[in-house]
Amino acid sequence: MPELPEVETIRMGLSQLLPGHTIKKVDFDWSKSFPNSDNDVRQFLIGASITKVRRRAKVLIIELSTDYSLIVHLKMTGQLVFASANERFGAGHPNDSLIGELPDKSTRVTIQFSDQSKLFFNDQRKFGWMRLVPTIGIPSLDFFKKIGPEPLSDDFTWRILRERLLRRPNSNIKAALLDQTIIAGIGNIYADESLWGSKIHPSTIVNKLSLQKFKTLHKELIFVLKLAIEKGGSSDRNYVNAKGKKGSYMNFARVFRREGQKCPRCETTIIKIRVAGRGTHICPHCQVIRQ
DNA sequence: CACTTGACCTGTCCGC
DNA sequence: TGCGGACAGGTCAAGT
Repeated sequence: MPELPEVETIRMGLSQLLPGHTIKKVDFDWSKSFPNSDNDVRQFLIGASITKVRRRAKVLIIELSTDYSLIVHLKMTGQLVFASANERFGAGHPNDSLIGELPDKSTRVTIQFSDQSKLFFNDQRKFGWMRLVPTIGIPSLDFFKKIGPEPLSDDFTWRILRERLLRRPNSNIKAALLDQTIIAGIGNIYADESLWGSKIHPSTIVNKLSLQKFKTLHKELIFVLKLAIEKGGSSDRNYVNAKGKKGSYMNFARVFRREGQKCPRCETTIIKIRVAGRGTHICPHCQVIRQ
């Protein structure tokens, strides 16, 4: 589910909600959701308080007062929802129709704080995970060592985008954009949206792209990611933010999940094809493979 | 090597 | 209404 804009939206929410809270109790119903949550590790959590919430790529880093951090990957269907002491989701809650009462059958981990507020880690498909790691060791974890640059950082220039993508010169551009070791945080939605904005066919081989196309793609990528953050992310299926609320980017999407509708640029009917093993949405008129 | 496919899971939707 | 199959925002490992 969540790509960079969704994870960033959750991060901003949790940054307002979590710091200062002290962990009192941790429950989980699916051991793979918390692979190292044996008793010893859980003892490291109890009594720790949260100091800060960061993001790198699609991973959230919840820093604790104990020099340990909880790192969380939401994969396709993960949610992190905070509930204050007396807050009850479901009927009567302002977000009524979005999520029901928590915990529900997709709740994998519940972290209870000393003031009775709770953080729920829900994950329908059970692909996501939460791990406790020493904060100082995070940069040297395999996952973080291999990850590419953050596309919204100030020093991410079009030249860097080009240099990174050219590490997969013979891949199609969509596969390269989805490769987290090339650039961090892009997933299926924003790959399709930025390629449409750049008038690039997703099957185009990277080394066939002109300098101008890299410049345009750079601009479109940043535009789409920033717009998505502004809109609180995309709730195509079950994404919600830290308060259980949906994002509205899907109302602004130009091609993603819009097969059968008109291209907003040229009115050609948008089609859905398969590229890099993923459902891919394009305008067959605007996005053509050039030799 | 570089790229593609299958696996990890549950739930929903679509066609028969 | 029931049932099988395809598909879903991500990432690995295994296969070619």
